[in-house]
Amino acid sequence: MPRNALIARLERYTDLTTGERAAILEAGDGHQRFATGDRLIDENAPNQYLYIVEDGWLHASRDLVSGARQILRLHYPGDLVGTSSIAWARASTTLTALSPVEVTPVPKVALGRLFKAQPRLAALLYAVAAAEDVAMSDRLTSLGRTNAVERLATLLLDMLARLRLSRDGAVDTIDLPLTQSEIGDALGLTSIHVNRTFRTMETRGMIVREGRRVRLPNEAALTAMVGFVDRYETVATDWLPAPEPIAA
Amino acid sequence: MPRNALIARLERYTDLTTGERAAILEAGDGHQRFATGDRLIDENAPNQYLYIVEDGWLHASRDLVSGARQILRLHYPGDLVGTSSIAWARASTTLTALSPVEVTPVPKVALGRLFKAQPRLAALLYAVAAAEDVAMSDRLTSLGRTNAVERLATLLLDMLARLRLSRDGAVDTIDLPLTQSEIGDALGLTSIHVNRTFRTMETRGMIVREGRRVRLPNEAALTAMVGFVDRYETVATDWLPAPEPIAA
DNA sequence: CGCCTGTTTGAGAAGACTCAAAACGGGTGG
DNA sequence: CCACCCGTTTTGAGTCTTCTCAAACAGGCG
Repeated sequence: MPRNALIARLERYTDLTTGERAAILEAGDGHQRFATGDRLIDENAPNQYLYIVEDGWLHASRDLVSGARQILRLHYPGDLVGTSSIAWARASTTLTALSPVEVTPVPKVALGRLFKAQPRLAALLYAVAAAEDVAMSDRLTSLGRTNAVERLATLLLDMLARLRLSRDGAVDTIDLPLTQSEIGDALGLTSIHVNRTFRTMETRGMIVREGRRVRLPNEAALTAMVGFVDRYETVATDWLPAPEPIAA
Repeated sequence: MPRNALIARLERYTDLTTGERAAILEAGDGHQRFATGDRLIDENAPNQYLYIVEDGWLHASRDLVSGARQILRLHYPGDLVGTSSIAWARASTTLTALSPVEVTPVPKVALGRLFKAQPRLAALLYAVAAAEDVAMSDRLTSLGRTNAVERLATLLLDMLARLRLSRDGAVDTIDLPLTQSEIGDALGLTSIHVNRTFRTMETRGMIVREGRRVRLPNEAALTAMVGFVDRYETVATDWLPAPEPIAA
């Protein structure tokens, strides 16, 4: 059976039946590759697809009338991205590749078929969407109520948590694919202030930098400081309905 | 058939079958009433319920280690709230009544049954969740990249759009149930700065105030200034699977 | 009538921003 | 192999928005 990052992600939370795995694979419509910096889809462009991120990093962003930009979230392998186009016929965000990216497009109607054929999978996707909603609430809280050092610490902890989802194991170093300007767009800061914040954190011993590589020597202390909670580790599955009989 | 605000909300987007309406009513488990200021659920408290808001306003908030608070979203009649507890066994936000509130509790497992029995309804709920995700992205962008006047203008426009969902018609006045301190918690500002921002907007003719009542005399201009988009008006339903046969 | 919550105003401080420019580093072409 | 270029990072100086602390004011309620 072909590799599919969404299946791997969901199986982290619960075992899927053969029928459920097959349904995900059937929903996919080929593969697409993008180079670093490519845009998968533009804000406001007509769109009938979701994408399963198979490999690489990308970000979802929004442009303002003022010319500023807000990066809304980072996406990693196993994410189902572009869900905003589920609600409308146009994309509400721009998706940009931060590294070479491979995705599996999923037509919206295929998602509809999947909801009908595999209700338990639908419920699981709803639970994952709820978890991501909470992660977004965390970011909103970070931007609304914390200073630059806390925001950057939160971002680094969040990236670490996500990296551990794909590459299991003891990751304590991040190879940043973002420029300081992009980090600023994610945190609601200017690139200049991001730079100064990095230096502040370095001076205080919160981070160690080697080029674009960042290590958190005392992750526990940072986690306590900002009250970071890993929202990706588990998702409740106790309420899901029974899976469809496989013979179906 | 009893009144149910979620049914009314969903029927704004597409007609429901008798079976679908019945499924929503069956999922509900009684009714609960709360007075202004009551908390429906506390952050981190064990929780196995969602709530359909039947009447009244409430807000979802998060408390920080620093003692600050972030209000994440406002909820109105027709909203399905507490979805964060879908993903875990504990609530991730505190829900507080801003007015006398009436809700219909829905056990998580009942939602699971509903997903199985009425896949089209499940898909519609997923679409509504996607729309709310985009609305949250709007707030994130507002906090990250706009100043106090723009944030307050965006909040007022958003409230107006939501009021129009319940009370159809030409609403151009908001009876604010929030104190300036609460508005600050929603916008990432201090109550003092919220007060000054109100005054600034009044001076510039952007708003007219009569006590806690706010009117937007030139909504079009404000909408253009902040690039506000109403995310609640419509939701795409073209991709939904066919409804279940009613005889089932 | 006094109290409590919420609103309004003032004054000074701080965090983050703007503008400007220098230093760095990786890739390209001669 | 070196010089150059361009994007990125770093540093400096001054400004501005928003915050903090403080206190007066207004309105509803017991």
